[in-house]
Amino acid sequence: MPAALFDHIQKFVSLNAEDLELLAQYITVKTIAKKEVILNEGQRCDAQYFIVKGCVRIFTITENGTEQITHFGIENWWVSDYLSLEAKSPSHFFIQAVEASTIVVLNRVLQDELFIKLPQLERYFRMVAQKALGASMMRIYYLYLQTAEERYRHFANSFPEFIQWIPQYMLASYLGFTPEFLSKVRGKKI
Amino acid sequence: MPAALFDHIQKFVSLNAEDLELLAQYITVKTIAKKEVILNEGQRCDAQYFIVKGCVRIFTITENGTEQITHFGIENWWVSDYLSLEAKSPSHFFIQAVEASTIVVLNRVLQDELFIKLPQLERYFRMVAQKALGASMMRIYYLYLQTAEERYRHFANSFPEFIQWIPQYMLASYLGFTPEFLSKVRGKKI
DNA sequence: ACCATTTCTTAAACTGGATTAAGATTTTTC
DNA sequence: GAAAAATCTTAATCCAGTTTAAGAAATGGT
Repeated sequence: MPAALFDHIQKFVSLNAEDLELLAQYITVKTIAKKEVILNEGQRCDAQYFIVKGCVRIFTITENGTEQITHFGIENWWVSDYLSLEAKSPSHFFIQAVEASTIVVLNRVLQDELFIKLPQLERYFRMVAQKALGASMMRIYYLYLQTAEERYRHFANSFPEFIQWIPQYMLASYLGFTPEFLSKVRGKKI
Repeated sequence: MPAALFDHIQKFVSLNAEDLELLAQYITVKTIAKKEVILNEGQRCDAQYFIVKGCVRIFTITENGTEQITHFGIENWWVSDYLSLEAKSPSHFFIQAVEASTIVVLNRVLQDELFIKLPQLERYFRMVAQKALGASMMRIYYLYLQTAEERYRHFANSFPEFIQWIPQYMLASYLGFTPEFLSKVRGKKI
């Protein structure tokens, strides 16, 4: 089991060596290539993914054929299409590696079996989900309160390294404006 | 314990009579008046609220003094400021009754004690949180993909009764545009 | 029932950010 | 290391939704 996941779990619940060995049997560690797709739009999402190393983007294709990024999955975060996962409905999203990445896959059915053997993990995943919900509420808060330019400056302050290497057009998409507008804002003095 | 909460829990986990009696000791049922505030901006949110009857809104005051509604809490939903709850940080939000309502209050500290006695409830709240996360992802999806007019029509189709009685200016705020624009859209033929 | 407050509508002028188009630069591939 | 592909920039024009302003209608308290 990757150290990053081990550390993340220990921050919320404590598992002994035996528990960890059991958990290791239920997860799959995968390395995925840049641009490799791990969930396709229209397909049922049947797993949660923990980003050990790298980065994924969650996006959809709009009516006019452009990509709209709605979420990024960064290191030490779980990502999934939680609607598709719970309702067993076809996903609205693609999940794709932005760069070569290492992820942990936890299948929904296996997760349910695992919870019977390690009920402490219900607590871990409850806390992970509630933390993500808090982040999502703040995401919506900022989408409502900030202008496009403010969103860029706020994001750039919050994730200065991230905006260094991410393609600008992906950043623009995620922030909800065009690459041309991002260029304009970056070109401004001050 | 209100029947609505009992029914909601049973949809996810099963509790026996004894469990329910125990649970009842940890919750508080409150009736709140129209416009009564249950969480103030700047204050720590230390509970989750289940809406038995009625409706609450989650909002903030913008720089220019207007209210921006970011969420509604409707019947059979849990609401909270999940960031403030987990991080014990001051909330960015007000939570206020839109109409006279009945709610169940579950305090964070009591909830933790309760989980020791009824670990099945970790599962219940995990599922509640994951379902809310799925809804939040779709919320963001639609915020990105729809125009203001599309958001109104989509919301009106999804909650036809709700838009009947909710003040239009609250609906406009929640949908992210001005009451004047809503008036214009509603005035249109077709 | 009546007055005060809250909510809703209409319409003209305005603006933040999109669209369009074209060229410049950087990265990848072979 | 050259060609192809992907990414970024600049600038003119355009438009969805805001702002401003003022009046109309509905609701609520006593």
